[in-house]
Amino acid sequence: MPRAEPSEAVSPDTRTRLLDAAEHLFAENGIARTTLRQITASAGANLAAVNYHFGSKRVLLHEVFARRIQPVNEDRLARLDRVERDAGDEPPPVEDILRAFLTPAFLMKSSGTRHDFLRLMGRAHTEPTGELREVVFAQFGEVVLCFSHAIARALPKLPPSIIQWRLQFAIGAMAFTLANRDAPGPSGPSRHTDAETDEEVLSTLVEFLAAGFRAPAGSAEA
Amino acid sequence: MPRAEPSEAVSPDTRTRLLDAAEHLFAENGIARTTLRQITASAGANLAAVNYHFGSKRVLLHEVFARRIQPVNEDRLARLDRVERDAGDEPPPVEDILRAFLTPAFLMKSSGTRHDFLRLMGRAHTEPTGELREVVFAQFGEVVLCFSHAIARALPKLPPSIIQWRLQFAIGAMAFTLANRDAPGPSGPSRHTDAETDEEVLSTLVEFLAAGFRAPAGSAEA
DNA sequence: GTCTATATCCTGATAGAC
DNA sequence: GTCTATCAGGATATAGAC
Repeated sequence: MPRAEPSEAVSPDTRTRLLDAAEHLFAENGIARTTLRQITASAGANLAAVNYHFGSKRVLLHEVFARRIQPVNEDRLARLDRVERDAGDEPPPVEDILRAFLTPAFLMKSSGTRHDFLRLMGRAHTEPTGELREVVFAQFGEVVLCFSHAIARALPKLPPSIIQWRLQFAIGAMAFTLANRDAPGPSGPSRHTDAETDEEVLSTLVEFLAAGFRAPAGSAEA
Repeated sequence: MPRAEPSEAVSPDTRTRLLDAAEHLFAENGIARTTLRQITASAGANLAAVNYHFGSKRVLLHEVFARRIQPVNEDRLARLDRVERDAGDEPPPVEDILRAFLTPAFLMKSSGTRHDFLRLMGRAHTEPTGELREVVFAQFGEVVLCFSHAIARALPKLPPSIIQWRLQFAIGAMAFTLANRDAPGPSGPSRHTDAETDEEVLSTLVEFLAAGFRAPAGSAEA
């Protein structure tokens, strides 16, 4: 019987090892720059394995995302539901709505300890793979719609178009932050700062975005 | 004498046509997916032209950015300077600081009418080209530092680490918005909304971010 | 400076033995 | 299911005529 902990050489099925390796390499080096040879080598599998198990690199890419995104989005909607139920008649505070949206992406306690997918998730909103955008946004768009409605209820004075834009800004801030966690380069704010936990960063982001959403519309018109 | 307007077939030097074509294609299809063949064909030049004028694809890429980034960053610092001078003794409002940072990227009146570079600029913060990040952030990091100091003066109660993070969020919102202007897919908020001008989007972003920066630190601690 | 033609390499994908 | 060996295509880059 193999050991239970999910370390490297413990070898679940080849299929799973390929997914893990691809997830890691996609996050680390970007999707376009990652080759099947790197993936199979890192997974301890043969070059032909990708084609046997998935048929093509693109299908592999889709599977990498499908494996993680669905739980995250379900978690988002479940948290939103709970936040709205807990609030009773009143609409819940924006902080809670935003936290319901952001927490699943930041924490990812579900399915796997590693945080490779966090950066990959940031990449998903970011890379111009065309193909990928459709897959990601297919499920994502529906979730965004639910949250924009929730925010509209919480902030009834905001025009819908403003809410759409602010959500866009929020997603951008989230994606950029996720994509740059542990990334090299001077973009990460904390090189000298003591390392923040994910929860602290999340709280910092929530309070920033919540204040942005609460801004009265039109306060900075030209 | 050729016509003055910068339309397609008017042909400045081959070198400039190559830069323009590369800028356009990089913005449209991403950097990794753009080939030298596409660039030279689009520029009406020969495949060998890139190598003759630039030596390699990477140098071409760097030149594409260097041509635009420096003016943008100089513009940012100049606007920041003016904002701070106009404010006299008091620190200027955050809105003005943010606007000084964002306007040059959003408007780009300087050097060229086309807005291809706007999306490319979004991509620059986004694509994991490794190589590119260094080039971009080399100058960019200095500019960010100036603005973070300006914000620290405007909002003296904020701890520096919080300012760093909020700047990170702001850059993410900016980059994401720039990268997705005119992009396909459901990520753009305005499919049914009437088309906003760049100035309107800019104002919407400024008021959102300013409110975020003004949020008291620690208001959303866990 | 610009072209044609080509060298060299690496990619994703496949055929077929085991 | 996994391997070896290889294909066909496209990438960057270069050599050398004009």
